[in-house]
Amino acid sequence: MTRSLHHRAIENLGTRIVSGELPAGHIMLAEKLEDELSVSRSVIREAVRVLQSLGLVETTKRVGIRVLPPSRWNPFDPQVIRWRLASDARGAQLRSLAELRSAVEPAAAELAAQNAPAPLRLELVDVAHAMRDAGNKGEVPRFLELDIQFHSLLLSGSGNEMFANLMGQVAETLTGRTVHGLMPDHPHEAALQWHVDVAEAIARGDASAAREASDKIMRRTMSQMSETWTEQPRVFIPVHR
Amino acid sequence: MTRSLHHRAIENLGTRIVSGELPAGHIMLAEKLEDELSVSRSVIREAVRVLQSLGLVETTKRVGIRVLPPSRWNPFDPQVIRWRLASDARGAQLRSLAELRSAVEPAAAELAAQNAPAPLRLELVDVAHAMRDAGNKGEVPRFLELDIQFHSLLLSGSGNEMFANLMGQVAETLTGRTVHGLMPDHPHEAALQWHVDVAEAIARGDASAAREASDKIMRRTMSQMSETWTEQPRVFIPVHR
DNA sequence: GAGTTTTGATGTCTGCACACATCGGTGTCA
DNA sequence: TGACACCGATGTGTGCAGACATCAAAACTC
Repeated sequence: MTRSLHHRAIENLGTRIVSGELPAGHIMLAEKLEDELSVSRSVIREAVRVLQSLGLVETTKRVGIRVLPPSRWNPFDPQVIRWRLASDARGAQLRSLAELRSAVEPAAAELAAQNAPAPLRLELVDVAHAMRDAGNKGEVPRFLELDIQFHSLLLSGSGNEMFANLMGQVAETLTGRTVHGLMPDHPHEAALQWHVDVAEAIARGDASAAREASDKIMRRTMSQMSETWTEQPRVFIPVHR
Repeated sequence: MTRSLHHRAIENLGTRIVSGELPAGHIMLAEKLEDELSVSRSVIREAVRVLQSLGLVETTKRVGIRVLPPSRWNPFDPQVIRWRLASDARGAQLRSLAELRSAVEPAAAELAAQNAPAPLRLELVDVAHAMRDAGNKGEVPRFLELDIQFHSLLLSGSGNEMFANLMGQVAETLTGRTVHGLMPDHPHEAALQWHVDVAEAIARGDASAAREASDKIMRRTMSQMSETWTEQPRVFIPVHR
């Protein structure tokens, strides 16, 4: 199952740039890329255009295609995130996503309590209960699935399309947690109850209670994960101008 | 100062899609676009590739270039945001950004208090004081400039590249506020002090105080703006699968 | 209605002309 | 002689035109 050629070119170059194999400032020539990847100019040009829109490269006449520093990359682009998760920066990317998530979810819970459509509220309660059951029984795969569904519903119910868009990335962090063995066999009982609390608060439209319970979940999650991150270097993006 | 042709093609199509002039499901043919925009095939193809990576269109053989629904768009892409701000959905976009910002900034303040480099902390304090002065004197343009700089420094100081990347969009919401006449001539005195509180808490590494003060600012900002948004329809992105 | 053929649009490749930033040589002036 | 401004050569991206390949929708056959 191989996508189009230009898609493969994007993958190839994107992966190598994000991994650091092609460092910032490195200059590539379109012609070189043609025979390196054994594709035609049009394929390279289309790929470069996409990478350009992601902030990974810039083109200059008479110079070539220049790799840009990480501070110029679009950190919200799903492809960039995927490439970073597949690179040495996986830990830093997971931390960034977790921090974003822990900031957004309580806000999303608050908004969902105010705005979510009724059916979504009911589904959220159902999922929270099913989640608690699966957690208590130690059914880890089913628990993970329900966990992802719960948080997806929560973000979606906020009615903020940016929050909702984080669903995909959230799934990554949750599954990534299990891969790293950060998920206990039996999820914390209090945490399970907090999920139910969030759902029920949203169901009855209690915004501050929803935020509060969601905040508890996030604080616990962050403190769980923060231990493994202390060695990840932080990058400070300079404020331009 | 006109950018490259493909850039203009991206602008043209992106604007028309986001504005709704080209609705979801609408099908375009590359050949039609060529003479409509009076450019060659390669220009159209490169533009379509970029729009594809933004989730605005998809291409299907034997069918053409299909416009995708808003739920498929990447809501974090700066171009998409800019196009939405220029469309009828400007209000909804500003609300989304403000909600995101009010969720992220207190978290960023907390992180900055823990991680920001020393020079940045000092600069933050300076800016906060200058901001208070400018605000008390009613120097609105200078205040706005400092306001943007303050929040940029804050997000940058978090050491989370996703937070830092929101700087540009934040500037939009702040300037957008003045355009909409939502900015009083004399900023609220308490709010000015809260900015100083945030900066000083970060300077002395008091994470919870920094979050608290930042949260006050955000809550006040949100309550100020929320009145003008009540009529903006919310869009709920369905959770796929 | 299942399988096959036709068809039409995107996907890929190539040769060419042009724009233009960079570099190096040339000329001028002190 | 040396410093500096000018200017043309060179190389690389940008844009154009046309050909063929591919492949899935649609039409057709049985």
